Amino acid sequence: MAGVRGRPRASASPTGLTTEQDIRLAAARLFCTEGYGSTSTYAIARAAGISQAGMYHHFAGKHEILLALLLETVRPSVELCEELGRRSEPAAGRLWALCAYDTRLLVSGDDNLGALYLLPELSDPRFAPFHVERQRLLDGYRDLVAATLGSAGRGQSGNADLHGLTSLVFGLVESVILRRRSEPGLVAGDVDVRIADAALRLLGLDDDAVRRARADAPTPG
Amino acid sequence: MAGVRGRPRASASPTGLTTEQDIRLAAARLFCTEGYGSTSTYAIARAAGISQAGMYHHFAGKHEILLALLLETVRPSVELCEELGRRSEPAAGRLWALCAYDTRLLVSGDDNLGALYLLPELSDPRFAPFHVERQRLLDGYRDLVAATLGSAGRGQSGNADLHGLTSLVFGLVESVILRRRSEPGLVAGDVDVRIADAALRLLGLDDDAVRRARADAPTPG
DNA sequence: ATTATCTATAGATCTATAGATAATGC
DNA sequence: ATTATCTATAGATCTATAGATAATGC
Repeated sequence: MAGVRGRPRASASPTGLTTEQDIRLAAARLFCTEGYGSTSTYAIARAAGISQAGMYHHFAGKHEILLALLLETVRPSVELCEELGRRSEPAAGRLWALCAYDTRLLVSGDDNLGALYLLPELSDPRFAPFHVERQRLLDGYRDLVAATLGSAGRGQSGNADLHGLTSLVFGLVESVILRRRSEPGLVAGDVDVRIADAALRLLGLDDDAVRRARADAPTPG
Repeated sequence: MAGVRGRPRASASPTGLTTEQDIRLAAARLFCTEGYGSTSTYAIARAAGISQAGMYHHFAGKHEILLALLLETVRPSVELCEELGRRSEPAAGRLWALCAYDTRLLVSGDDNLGALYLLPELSDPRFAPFHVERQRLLDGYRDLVAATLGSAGRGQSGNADLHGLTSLVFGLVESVILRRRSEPGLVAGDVDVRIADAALRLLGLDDDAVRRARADAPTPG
């Protein structure tokens, strides 16, 4: 292997990944299952297969690991959302696609990374950059909800309604984070389709309109 | 005041509550906003207005405080749920009432106590008694969802569907916990009605059926 | 005597730094 | 020389116990 710099680990990485990746993975699992404040830097290091102090070569502290995980988890959702905002398919179809793909992101992967969004410790101002990204995501949902309501000639009751309905849809998608904790079977399958269908139904679309939205949904990427 | 036993506090309770209540309230607020593992017994005691060691007269440790808070938060929901299960109004009306009242419980009160359900630290086996209660709640939802689907002549696709739909409804109700974090305005108003309406719509009921359910909803208590 | 609080503190744990070490790069 | 790791540890923090104290109850 060309160019493995620095003193080798006492025991080589069993995953074959870089040390930084091993730290991220170990921290992600521990933060999701045991909590942020309940996970020590020692526990992370041990799970990553390095010494406790070794962590500080890669991250200035626990908070930097969590911030990195949060940003890398939310960014694919934000990018997807902004791409769908720029497309020209019917709004209901794009909203359907956003809900379905975002749900899929949340239920896939070995760890329930969405659970990181629920940590009370995120109120710490050091995690502000994450909240900025998340707000962009919510704004994208709102734009698509507005466009969907507008084109369907519904929801003329104004802005309060728009915010309330967007929040309902966003909450529905994120509810899979909670469900994934108690339903191991959720990882596979059709939850994404169900959630996307349900989201449009919440906006008042009937069975026919939902079917059309599903057919109109663009495949992003 | 008759019968105030024991050495008085260094500074009297500003709330006028018992010391145990002061501890519960302080811990609830801190657990919800800062997290469980990130909250020290010292921080709880200081917020409650007593010395750190004073806490141990009332609780054997932090975990006992959290368990007490969890049980006292989930119990009203379970009781409500079981009462509605025994009633004789149409199932859709009872399910509507359950969603509405449960949502109201989650959005009321000074602290977002539902956020306690989201703490990753609940995976600790010491909190098993809480999970038992919560399972009873979920079972109650499932019974009402089954009855609602049955009487509407829908959802004959079997048990997998029943579990999936119940989970969707339950997740929708609990999504207000997430929303309450970012929407301070959620405390007031009509969220409970919106959520209950949305829950029935998720099950495939049309506008008319939802209206009827709302009219049939019993007032428990 | 009983109760509920207090102060003091031992011991555990946790964080983050200092300095040594073992590899590659030049 | 540079890099990434290691070991050792100082100092901070946290938990939970021991023992003193200040009230009421009998």
